[in-house]
Amino acid sequence: MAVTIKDLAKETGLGCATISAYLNGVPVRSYNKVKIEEAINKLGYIRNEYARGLKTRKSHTIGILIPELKNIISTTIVGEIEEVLRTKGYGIIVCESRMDISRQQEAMRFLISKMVDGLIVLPVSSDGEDLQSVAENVPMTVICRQTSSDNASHILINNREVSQEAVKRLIDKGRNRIALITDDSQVYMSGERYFGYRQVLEEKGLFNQKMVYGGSSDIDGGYITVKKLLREHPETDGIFVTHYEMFIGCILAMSEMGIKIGEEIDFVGIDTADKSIIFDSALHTIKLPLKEIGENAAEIIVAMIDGEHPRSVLLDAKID
Amino acid sequence: MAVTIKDLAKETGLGCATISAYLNGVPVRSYNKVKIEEAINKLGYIRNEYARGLKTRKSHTIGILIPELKNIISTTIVGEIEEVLRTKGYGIIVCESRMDISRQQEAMRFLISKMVDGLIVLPVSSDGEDLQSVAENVPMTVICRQTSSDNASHILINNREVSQEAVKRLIDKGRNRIALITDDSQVYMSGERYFGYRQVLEEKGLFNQKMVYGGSSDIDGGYITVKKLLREHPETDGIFVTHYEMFIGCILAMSEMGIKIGEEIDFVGIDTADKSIIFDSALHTIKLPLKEIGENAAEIIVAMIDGEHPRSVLLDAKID
DNA sequence: CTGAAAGCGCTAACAC
DNA sequence: GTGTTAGCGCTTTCAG
Repeated sequence: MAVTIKDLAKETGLGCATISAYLNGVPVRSYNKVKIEEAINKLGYIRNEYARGLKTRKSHTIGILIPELKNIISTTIVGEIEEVLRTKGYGIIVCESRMDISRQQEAMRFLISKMVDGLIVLPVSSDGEDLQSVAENVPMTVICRQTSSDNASHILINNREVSQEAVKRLIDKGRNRIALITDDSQVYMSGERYFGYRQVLEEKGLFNQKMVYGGSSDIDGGYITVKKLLREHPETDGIFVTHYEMFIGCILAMSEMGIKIGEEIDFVGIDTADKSIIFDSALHTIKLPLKEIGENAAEIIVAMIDGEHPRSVLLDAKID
Repeated sequence: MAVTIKDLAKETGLGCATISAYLNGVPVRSYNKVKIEEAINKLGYIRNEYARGLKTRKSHTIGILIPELKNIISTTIVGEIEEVLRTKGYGIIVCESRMDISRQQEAMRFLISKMVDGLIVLPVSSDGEDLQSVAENVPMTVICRQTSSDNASHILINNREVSQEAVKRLIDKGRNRIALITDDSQVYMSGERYFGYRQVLEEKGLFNQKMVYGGSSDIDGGYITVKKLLREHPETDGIFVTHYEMFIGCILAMSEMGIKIGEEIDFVGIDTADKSIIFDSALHTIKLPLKEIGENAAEIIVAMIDGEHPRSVLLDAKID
C-alpha cells in the first residue's frame, strides 16, 4: 500500500492537517518542517493527486489532443506547451485521435474523466461542433483550426497568406507550371494552404487542378506523390508542398532521381524550426512558429482556467 | 458542477449502487438499463476516474516516459503502445524527460501521483538505478535499454549484431574508409551500435576513431555532422548512421552537395517503418521493429499488472 | 436485483 | 500553528 499523509502524521506525531498545510505551502514551525521533510524522504511519500483532485476539483493537468503522435510538427508544439506549463505547475496528458472523429470523442471523454483542468486540441475536422458538445464545462484552446465555437480560444496561423507568398516566390523565379502537393485529408490547414496556392495561380491564369496532388501526410506520402506527379506531369517546374514530412519525402525522391533542386525544379515547403540550417540555398521554406503556438496555447489555457475569457491569436508564419 | 452518479440515481429513481453496478458490467433489469442509458445521455454523465481510482486503487492508466516527444522513433512506439493498450481498457499519460535525469525523476513522480498502474520507460541513462528507486511498487517495462534492475521487464533489440551486419555490408561493397555518425549523448543504444561498428572494423584493421562523429540526434544534427565529416575526411567512402533523424539529415546534405549515394559513398542508416518504400536502391537500411516493441511493451506491462513476473524480450532489427 | 452505509486520501473549515 | 471532522464521487460489502 502506498504511503499516505496519515503515515506521515504517525511518523512525525503531527496531525494530518498540519502535514497537508505544509505540503500546500502554509508555514509550520521550523522544527516540524524538518520532521515532515525527513518523514517524506524516509517513507518515500508521493502525494496522491487523485485524492487531492477529488477534493479540490482541480487536477493541475491539461489534456492535449492531437491527430497523430508521430507527426513532428504536432509533437514539437506539445513539447513547447509542456515546457511552459510545467513552470506554471501543470502537467499534461497527451492523447491522439488518429484522424478519427469517434476516437477524438473517446479521447475527450478519457481526458475529462481524468478531470483535466483544460484542453488543448488540434482537431480532426475543421468545424469544432463535435468538440464543444463533449467539453462543455472545460476551458478549451483550439490550435491551427478555426471552429465555430466561441467559448473556445483559437490559435491560428496565416496559412493562406503565407501560401500565396510561397507561390509568388516560385513565379518570381520564372516558374509557371507550379504543382501542389498536399495531404489527402481535407482539413482546415491544408484547405487554407490550397486556397492560397490556387488564388495566386488563378490570378495569373496559371491554375490547373490536375497539378494538385494529394498523398498521405508523411515522408512516404511525399516521396510517392512527387514521383507520381513528375511521371504524369514532367513539365512541372515548381512545387509547393504543404506538409513538413511530405516535403522531406519530396527531397529524398529528388535526391534519388538525381534532380538538382533549384535547377530543373524549385520547391517551397514547410520547415519545422526557426533555427534550422537546412534548406538554405535552393529551397524556400515556410517557417512555422511552433514555439509561439505552444507558448500561446499554454498561456491562454491557464488564463482561461483562472477565469479569463477565450481569445483568439493569429500568428505569422514566415517565408524565406 | 459535473454530473455524478447521484444525479443519475435521482434521475432514474434508482440507487447509486445499481448505477455503479451497471457501469461496471453487472447485469441489471433491462428496463433499468434503458433508464440508466437515457439518463447518461440526457445528463452527459462522464465517470470520474479520480473518485473511482481512489476507491479501487487502479487508474486504468499506464505512464509512458520518453526522452523527447519530437523523436519520431519514440512517438511511433508510443502510438503502437496506445493502440494495444486501448483494446485492453487502458489509457496512457505521456511525459518527456528531455534527456535530463532530474526531469525524468520529476516525471516519474508526476506519473505515480496520477496513480498509474504501470510504467513504460525509455530511460535517459543506461543504468536504471534512478528509475527503480522512485517506482518501487509500480510495475515497469524498460524499452531499448538494459538496466540493472530485475524487477523491471526489458525489451531490447539486437543493436550490436545488426550494426555489425550493417558495416559488413559496406565492406562487401568494397568500402574501407567507413565513418560512423551517431549522437552525442552516450546512451545504451548508441553505445551498442558503436561497439558493433567498431568490432567489425577492428577485425579487418580498418578502425579509425577519428572517423567517429557525434552530433545532435535530429535532422539538423545529421546534416551538420556529415558535412563536417566529409570536409575533414573527404576520403570517406562509407557511412553508418545510427539514428533515423540524423540519417535523413545526411541524405538531405548529400542531395544539396550533389553527391549521388551509391557511387561516391554508400550509406547504411535506420529506417522507421517496415513498409517504407524509400531508401530502396542505393541505400541499405536497418528496419527497427517499432510495432513489435510497442506491442510487447503494452502486453508485458498489462501482464505484470495482472501479477506476472517481469520478463525480457529480445527483438530483431532487420537490415536490407 | 437493488439500496444503505462506509471509506479510499486528501483538503478546508473550524475550534483550540 | 495545530488537531478534529466532514465530505469530494465512487465502489463495495451486506441486508433486503
